[in-house]
Amino acid sequence: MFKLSKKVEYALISISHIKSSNTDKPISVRQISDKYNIPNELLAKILQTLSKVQILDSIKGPKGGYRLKSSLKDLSFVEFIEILEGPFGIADCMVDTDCSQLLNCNIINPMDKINSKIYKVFSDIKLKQLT
Amino acid sequence: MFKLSKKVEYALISISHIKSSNTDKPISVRQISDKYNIPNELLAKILQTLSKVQILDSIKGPKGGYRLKSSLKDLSFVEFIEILEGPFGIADCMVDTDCSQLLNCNIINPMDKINSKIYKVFSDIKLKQLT
DNA sequence: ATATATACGAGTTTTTTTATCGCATTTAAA
DNA sequence: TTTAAATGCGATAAAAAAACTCGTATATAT
Ligand code: SF4
Ligand code: SF4
Repeated sequence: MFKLSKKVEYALISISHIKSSNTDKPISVRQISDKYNIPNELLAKILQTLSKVQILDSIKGPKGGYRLKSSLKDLSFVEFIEILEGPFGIADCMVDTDCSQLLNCNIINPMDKINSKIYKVFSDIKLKQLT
Repeated sequence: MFKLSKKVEYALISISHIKSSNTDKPISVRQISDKYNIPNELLAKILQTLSKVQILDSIKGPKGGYRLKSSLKDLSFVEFIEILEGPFGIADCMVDTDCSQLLNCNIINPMDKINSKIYKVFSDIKLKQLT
């Protein structure tokens, strides 16, 4: 409960790794998955996602891999999470999902306040700070 | 990802309900599970837990049910969560669980900072505010 | 006595998360 | 121009966590 997903962690690890590698040569999925002990195919998908949303540049073919997108604007952590996991919310009624308690719910107001607080924490954190 | 569990929500709904009922008569599991559309047996377990940790008083037999424990001190939300869900942490390495990335993890420091921030939000919120 | 309630451990089902597979496409290098 | 190394992508499977059920015991008001 209340855990960051591995997807998010793997993505952060990768971005951080690519950033700190200080090279123009693309970094392959294999290099990262080997070093950090991440399932290769899974990581591949995640980096594909990051490439689709303009966080990474992908280079195909041998010696290919990923580079940080130079034009990358600084995303907030919550935006980053939503790219990988969909809409953010600490309870079902705060995202799309419906909830059997919604009709009579007597805690939705406080829940909503908590949600805002957590959302704010994650908005104030920027991707660049994390990597 | 990053959702409060139903367990926590059901517990909050129940405490809130009992509190706002403004009566000395014990409230049965059935009353709550009916009103809020919560599986009865599941809610029973949750209230048993709350009774064991001195949040609720249980009264057995016909006309029995639960009352708020009069001596209840104001718990923080994080303490409340930990009663129901065990140790709090936004990543495996921050609780007991081990993590395949721990050895080379390049994001553990920022993760730890985020964890502290979220922990603080949940410490600053008191159960009484929520119900 | 009986019916209504909590107590509690064990077990099941469902949902979510994590991981794998198979095949296609691209492209650098031999 | 052939080959091998890499990404792209949809489908599927396995594992873990969350949600829920069941069976049996115990207490108590009527
Ligand atoms: S806050 Fe209430 S309505 Fe929203 S998800 Fe939780 S129980 Fe359902
Ligand atoms: S922060 Fe690093 S070590 Fe901790 S759980 Fe995440 S990946 Fe594992």
